[in-house]
Amino acid sequence: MTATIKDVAAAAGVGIATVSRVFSGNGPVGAATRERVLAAARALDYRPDAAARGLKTRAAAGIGLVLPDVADPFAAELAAGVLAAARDLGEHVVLDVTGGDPAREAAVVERLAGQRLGGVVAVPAGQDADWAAAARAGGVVFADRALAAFPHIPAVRADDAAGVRALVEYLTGLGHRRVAFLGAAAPGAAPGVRERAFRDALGGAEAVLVPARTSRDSAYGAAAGLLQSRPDVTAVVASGRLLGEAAVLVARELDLRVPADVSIAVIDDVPWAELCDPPLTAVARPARAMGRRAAELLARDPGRARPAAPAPLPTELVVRGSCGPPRGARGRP
Amino acid sequence: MTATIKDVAAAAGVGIATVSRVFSGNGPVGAATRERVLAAARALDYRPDAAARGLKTRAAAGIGLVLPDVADPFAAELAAGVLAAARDLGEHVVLDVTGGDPAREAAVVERLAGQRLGGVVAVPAGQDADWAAAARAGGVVFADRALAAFPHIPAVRADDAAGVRALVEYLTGLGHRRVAFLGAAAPGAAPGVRERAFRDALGGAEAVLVPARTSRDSAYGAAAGLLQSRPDVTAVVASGRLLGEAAVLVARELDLRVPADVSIAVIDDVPWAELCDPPLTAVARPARAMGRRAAELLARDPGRARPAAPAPLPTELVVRGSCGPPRGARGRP
DNA sequence: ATGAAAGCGCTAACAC
DNA sequence: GTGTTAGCGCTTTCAT
Repeated sequence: MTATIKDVAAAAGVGIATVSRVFSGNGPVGAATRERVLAAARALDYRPDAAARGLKTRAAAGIGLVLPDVADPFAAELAAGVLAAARDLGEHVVLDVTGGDPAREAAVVERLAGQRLGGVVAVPAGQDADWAAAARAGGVVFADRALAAFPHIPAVRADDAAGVRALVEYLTGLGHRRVAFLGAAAPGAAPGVRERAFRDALGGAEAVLVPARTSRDSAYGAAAGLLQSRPDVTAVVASGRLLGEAAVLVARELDLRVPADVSIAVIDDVPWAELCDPPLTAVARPARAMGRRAAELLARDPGRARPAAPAPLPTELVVRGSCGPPRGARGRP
Repeated sequence: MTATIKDVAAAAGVGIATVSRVFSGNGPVGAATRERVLAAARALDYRPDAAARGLKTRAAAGIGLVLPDVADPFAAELAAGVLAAARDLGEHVVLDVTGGDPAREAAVVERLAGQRLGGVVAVPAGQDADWAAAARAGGVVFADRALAAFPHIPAVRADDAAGVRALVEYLTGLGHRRVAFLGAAAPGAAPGVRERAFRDALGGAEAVLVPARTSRDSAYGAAAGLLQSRPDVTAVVASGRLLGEAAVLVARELDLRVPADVSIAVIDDVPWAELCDPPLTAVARPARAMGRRAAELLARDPGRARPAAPAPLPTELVVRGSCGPPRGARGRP
């Protein structure tokens, strides 16, 4: 059995409260007594029980972290940011994954709700979970995406629109006149921020919108369809790492030279971008900073919603080698 | 304020114990009463407090997960495995990172010890942490590495030796007679399993051992040194993803053609292996399975050490395009 | 089938 | 300074 405060008190020959004072650092304790208590505690390998403490103080502690998938590089980076902030804050973090499934997400949120957490940062998958209740209880902040159904929950986001804009300007500056957006919304559905920013930034050039879902197969199919059927597009911007992977893979299979035959850029920088041949140009989103920021938002105003739309974090256009002047164009250098 | 069991009892007009029975599923409860309680609970948005429950039942709950770095692909996969197992077990997981720093690791372990955890799975960084105490308290299982100082703590590992052996056989079968191991121990230090397996498997061929630490700079320097000063080696096996990255980068910079000029293979499959050009041959270690296994080990025998050396999990040689017959050799196809 | 009461390990008044 | 006491929200005998 692990030692309790009572054991320590007995061993040190003091009252139970004194031991408590020593460890919680609250009341005053004589130096000699403190030493005796500490010694006894060490001998018994005593450690205050966080749960009991929390029960008494009614203080919530810890940060919940809800991610679609830890193994995804973006999510992992974001987690690293949350972890870093948590460490500074002296909080622990409880991690849970949803697989992007709203039903699982609801279960996860339910589970987290019983955990006396100080708050949760989540990359939400769907509206199914009772985010409102969760927010009421301990404070929630979204990261990466927001949910229209929960406008009062603050969301830390990257400035994707600016990122796309910078990328498109770069591409058109290179001379591209027909560029594709890989990962558009389905024909009927509402276009996302990236897609809108893309169209808006394109100006005179032609936008080729290629719908794709975020699954390996869909990505691959979309990329293949695009690259095969539209030899006229000279550049493609892939919306997300999966689409990016699909694009370079398909280009290679089709024996398209990058960037000579087609320029490729991806939204979301990936660890292997440098290793690609040629290295992939990307708009990097500050995943780690986003995680850190989200956790800090929680701490700053525990339990209550914040301004729902903190300023988006800046993205950065990382120019590497995968984009060049269009085929046959004499790009101005 | 969040509702307590008392509130629910009052609202439902029943005793506090009845509510407890309904939620813990222990004692018998009349169907009608149960309904009333459930209704009251729903109305009050009541959720049993996990901490209080744990306090009473003295049942440890939850799995601690200690990783050097969540953003590392191997660690992230391992985490995914732990998470999956935890979900099946109905446990939550508390994640903490050490940055590979033994001092931080000690702090993390100390912190986790106060958390009434059912156990912790750790990819240990050093001996500083009081793993023995942690193991005594709740059960610890290591993953990926073991610590010689704690032979009683079980460790879930991959069969690296077999993986290396398979790789070396593949390479020598291709005709290589001089192959380098990138990531050997420092001259004085004891060689690791991989390095030993490498030497043993090489048979008649010459082993070129290149020491390197696991840092970006060291990896890069070692790779550059090797590829520049030893034009006679025709194949290099990189021990870990960092070294692998360094090898392909340096090869590219030196305008070495892979695999025509030099074959490259890496221990630890990486997500971008397919995207490399040519795709990287690798020995894949089952990170996710390791995580899952570690967590399950904890559950099977909570609180007490297991056979300290469960059978290592099998690795798999994933042959892609980065290895071929050596320069000038007429490899038998 | 249900309620009353006794704690789990801890902190926070309140005495001394 | 230090000890005593009353709970925090829950589970669990033990009665009823």
